[in-house]
Amino acid sequence: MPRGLRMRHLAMGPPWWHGRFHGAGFRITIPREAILEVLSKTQKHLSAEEIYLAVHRLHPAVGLTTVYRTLELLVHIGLVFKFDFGDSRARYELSSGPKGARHHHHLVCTACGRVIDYTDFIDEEVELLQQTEKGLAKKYNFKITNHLIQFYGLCDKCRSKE
Amino acid sequence: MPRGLRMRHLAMGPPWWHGRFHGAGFRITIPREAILEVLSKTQKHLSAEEIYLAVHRLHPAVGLTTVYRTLELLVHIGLVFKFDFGDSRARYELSSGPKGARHHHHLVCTACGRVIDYTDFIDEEVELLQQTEKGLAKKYNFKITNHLIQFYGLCDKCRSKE
DNA sequence: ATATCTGCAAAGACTTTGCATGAGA
DNA sequence: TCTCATGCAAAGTCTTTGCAGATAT
Repeated sequence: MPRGLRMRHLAMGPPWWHGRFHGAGFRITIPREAILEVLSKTQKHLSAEEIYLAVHRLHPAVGLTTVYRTLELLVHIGLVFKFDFGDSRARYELSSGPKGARHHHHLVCTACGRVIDYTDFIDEEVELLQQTEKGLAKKYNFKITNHLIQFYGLCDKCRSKE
Repeated sequence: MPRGLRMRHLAMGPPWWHGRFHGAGFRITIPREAILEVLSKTQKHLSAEEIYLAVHRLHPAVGLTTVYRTLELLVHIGLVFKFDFGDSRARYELSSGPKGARHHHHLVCTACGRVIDYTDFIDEEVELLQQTEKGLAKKYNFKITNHLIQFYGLCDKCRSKE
C-alpha cells in the first residue's frame, strides 16, 4: 500500500488520535486508521461485522479478526465505547470526536431494537452525574472514567402496534 | 413431583408474582418457581449458568435450556432485568422485590470486572431521571419502561496496582 | 383435554486464540 | 532490525432451536 492515503492526513497535520497510540506504545497501522475513519464518519452504532464490511471496501486485505482486536484496543485506550443494546452483538461508537463533541445517551426500543440517540437534557444529566461520580468515587474509592445511561421502552411505531 | 413444595407457598398465600404470570397467560411451573426463588435469595448478579447450577441443586431435572427460556420470559414480563457488565455473559437480577425495594445502580471495574451496587444519590438520580423520561417520552413519543445507569472505572484494588 | 412447557441434543452466532507471515518505528 | 500487528483457520463460549414427551389448568 502506497503512502498516499496517509499523506492526506499528514498534509493537514497528524490526526488528533495519533498521540493516544504512541503514548501507550501502540503502532499506527492501515487497519487501525481505517477502522477509526469508518467510525468517525458514521452516526450509527456499528457492530464489529459492519465495521469489518466497511473497512473491507477500502482495504480488502483487512480481516475480521483484526477488526475485533483493534476494537478491543480502542476500547481499552478509551477512544471507543462498546455498547450492548440487547441484540446480542456488541455495538461500537467513537467515544468523542476531536473536539470532544457529540456526547449523547440512548433510547432503546425493546420491541424492535431501534436505538435513538438523544442529547436533550444532557446538560442537567451531566451535572447530576458529575456530582454523583464525585460522591461515588469518594465513598467507594473508585476512579470513575465513564458512564452509561440508557432508557428502555417502546418506540412510537411499536407502541401503536400494541 | 408431589405438591408439597407448592403447599409451602400456599400456606402463606400465593407468592406475589403469580398474578403476573396468570395475567399474561403463562403457567406456573416448578422450574419457574425455582428460578425466581434463586433470584430472590441472592444479592449477586448471577449468570444463566450460575442460576442453572443453583436451581439444579434443588431440582436436578431442570435443564439449562429451561433456565434460558425462563429468564427470557421473566425479562419479557418485567420481573427480571438483564445486565451486561462486559464479561460477555448476561447477568440477571430480580427487577424488584415484593415491595418494590432495592432500586440500585452499578459501579463496574473495567480492570477486574467487580460490580458494586450502590443506592447512594438514588433519590436525586431518580428525580432527574423521571423528568428526563417525561421529556423524552414526549419528544420521541416513546413509552419508557425502564432505565439503566452504570459507572465504569477502576476499583480501589485495581487502582493501587497501577 | 389440550395448549404450554420441558429436556436433550444439535445447531447457531459472535468472538477469541494459535501460529506463521508481514509491517511499523 | 526487532518487536508488534495481521490474517487465516480453527476453536471456544454463550445462547437458541427442533422435537418428542411431560405437565399445568
